[in-house]
Amino acid sequence: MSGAGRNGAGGGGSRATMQRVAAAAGVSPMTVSNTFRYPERVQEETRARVLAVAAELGYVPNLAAGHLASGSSRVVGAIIPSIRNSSFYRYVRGLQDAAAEQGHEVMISLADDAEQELAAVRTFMGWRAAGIVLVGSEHHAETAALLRAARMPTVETWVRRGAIDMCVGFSVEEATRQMVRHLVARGRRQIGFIGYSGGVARRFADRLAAFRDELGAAGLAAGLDYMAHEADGFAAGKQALEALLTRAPGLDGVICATDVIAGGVIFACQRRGIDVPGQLAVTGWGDYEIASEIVPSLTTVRPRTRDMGRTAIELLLSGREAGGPPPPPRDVGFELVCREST
Amino acid sequence: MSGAGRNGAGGGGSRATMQRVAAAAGVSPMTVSNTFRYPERVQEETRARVLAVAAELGYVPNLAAGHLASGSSRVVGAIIPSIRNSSFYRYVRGLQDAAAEQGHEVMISLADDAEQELAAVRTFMGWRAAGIVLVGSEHHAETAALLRAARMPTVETWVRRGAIDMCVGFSVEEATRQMVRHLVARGRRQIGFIGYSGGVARRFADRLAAFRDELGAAGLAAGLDYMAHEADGFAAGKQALEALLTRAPGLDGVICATDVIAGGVIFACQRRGIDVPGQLAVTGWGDYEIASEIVPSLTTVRPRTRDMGRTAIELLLSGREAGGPPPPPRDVGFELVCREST
DNA sequence: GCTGTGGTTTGTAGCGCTACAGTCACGGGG
DNA sequence: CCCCGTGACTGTAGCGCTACAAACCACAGC
Repeated sequence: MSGAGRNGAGGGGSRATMQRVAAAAGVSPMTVSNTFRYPERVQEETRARVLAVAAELGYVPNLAAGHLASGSSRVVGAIIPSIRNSSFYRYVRGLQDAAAEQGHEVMISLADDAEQELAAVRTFMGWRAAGIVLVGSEHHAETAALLRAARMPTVETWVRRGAIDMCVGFSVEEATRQMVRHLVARGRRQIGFIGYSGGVARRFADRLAAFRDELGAAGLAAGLDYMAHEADGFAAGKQALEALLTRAPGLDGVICATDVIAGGVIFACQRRGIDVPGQLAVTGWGDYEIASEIVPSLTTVRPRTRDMGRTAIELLLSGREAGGPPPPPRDVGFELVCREST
Repeated sequence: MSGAGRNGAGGGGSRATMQRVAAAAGVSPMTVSNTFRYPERVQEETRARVLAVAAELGYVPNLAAGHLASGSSRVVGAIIPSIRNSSFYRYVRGLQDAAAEQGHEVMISLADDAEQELAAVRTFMGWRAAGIVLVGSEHHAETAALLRAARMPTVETWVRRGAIDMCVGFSVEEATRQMVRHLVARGRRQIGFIGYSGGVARRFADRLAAFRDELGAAGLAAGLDYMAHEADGFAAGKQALEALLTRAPGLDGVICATDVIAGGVIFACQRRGIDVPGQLAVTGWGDYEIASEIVPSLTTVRPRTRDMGRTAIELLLSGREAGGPPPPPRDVGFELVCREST
């Protein structure tokens, strides 16, 4: 008598259970289960009957129960810092497509900072996700501890040195170096760098170091740099350009941390009457859609974002035996796309 | 003997269970459960001990089990068609913030078409989400049937007439009319409309009708319209502009379905040497960040995206008794933002 | 007629957690 | 001295599903 009516008024979930479907279809619960999970194990005719009854009753298998019973969920949790740009769009598509091919689902959670990321990790761990995909290698201290303690398969993306388990990315240093060489080859001598400050700052530290190093190798003075506030997008470009021009009126090239910043720089140049690339060469990062469309079109770095998503899933679901050493970092490469802005 | 080692090699989930934590802390499982769900029911001292043990064992409560036992999950499923633009970013933030305030989580799934949307709905229903938030009112036939059969609380957003349960949006007709009146007041006489074709086409039907109607009211000839392929963003603007100019060389105003299309139109104008707004006035839709930054800055419609997200959660978690009539559609309004492009 | 074969179907015993109804210790009032 | 209220904690019975082994069944071959 106790259990009766426990989940009564609840959220209005469907009243249909596997039991009920089984009874209505005149089969055992296991046959219903098999119909949904391993259709080939059930005879055509039986399956059709079960599906018909299920449809009529509006039955949708309870994944929580299934997961609890089977001990494995087919959900991959992806935590992304923002959905502001098309780079992440392609990345997520890569994740979803690859996961779908293996019969898994991707659930996304947005996290603006390490705190929110940790909360999302907790939730995904609570659901006993099959794996978790993070962006970057800067996390809350507890995040790594938690994931490791639970042996949760984890992939950090957009980086080549993971802090937790596995990772996939590309060489931002090499890309930055190529950018610098490209600008130098175009005759630029006073080159600036625009990144973001705030929580993501360290993601740009490697790029900044490579930038300085390569400038030195080219025999040029250490360039200028400006770190924009991370919440700003296009506006950051404007702000940064003003700051850099004040410090170096002869600035003739600027390397931006994202295409959006670069777009902001170009818009600011249009307002100030600065000719791009005549007076100032501008480069972006990410090859967002705007890069090819803006006037002048943007020289940028095109990471293989979609492949990164696919590779992350591949690593996650590769089923390495627990306790084994993590596979080595994967590098999906990038491409320098040269356009009108340089 | 059967159950033993069932979920053995599995995905590598944590071995820690509530039982084990309880044993290690010298309390009953219920005390552990209460420690996590209703801390105030457990004495300070006991709670601290339980939490310490849990942390040491890397225990994270199994939400699937909890959900199964309690019959209610604290997850809201949000399905969005794209994460390409910042409008959805603000919308999702609204969802997440409002949900967090009520102790719920938002899980996001990306769906490019009705098929994928249906799959995502199935998954969320499988997890017995507390509610589901969709974008628009165009769905797979089965989607509505499924949601209704299960009495799943559902909110359709960005529309004022829901097809399933509840909805929140703003008047796209009124916004479109105001756009037309604005252009007419600026002396424009040959005005075109650029929308998207494909699966989302019907989302623009209302706008197109309002556009035509308002042109008529102003005593102008029925305008031109062009439906771009939905996968294109900025590129669609270029393509559409070319098509419209071929059909009407005297075109002096164009209303675009999104800021991205409008951006594409402006870029195309820059390449063709068309002065905006001198020769051609351009309006966008959405007030994405680019709208205020592009040169010339863009006249656009600013929906209260964030409020829309918040309102959706409010509707979802308002706890109307099952079977009751759905609350009336909510209108969060919009704002016409006039800038340089007109 | 009987056994072997292989595909299909079924029973059983939990998965880890939570609701609910206790149990227990303590203490103040009658 | 007994009774009962109060607050902290515990025992039990499932939530709906799935793994596994066992049962079933039609039919071929001996």
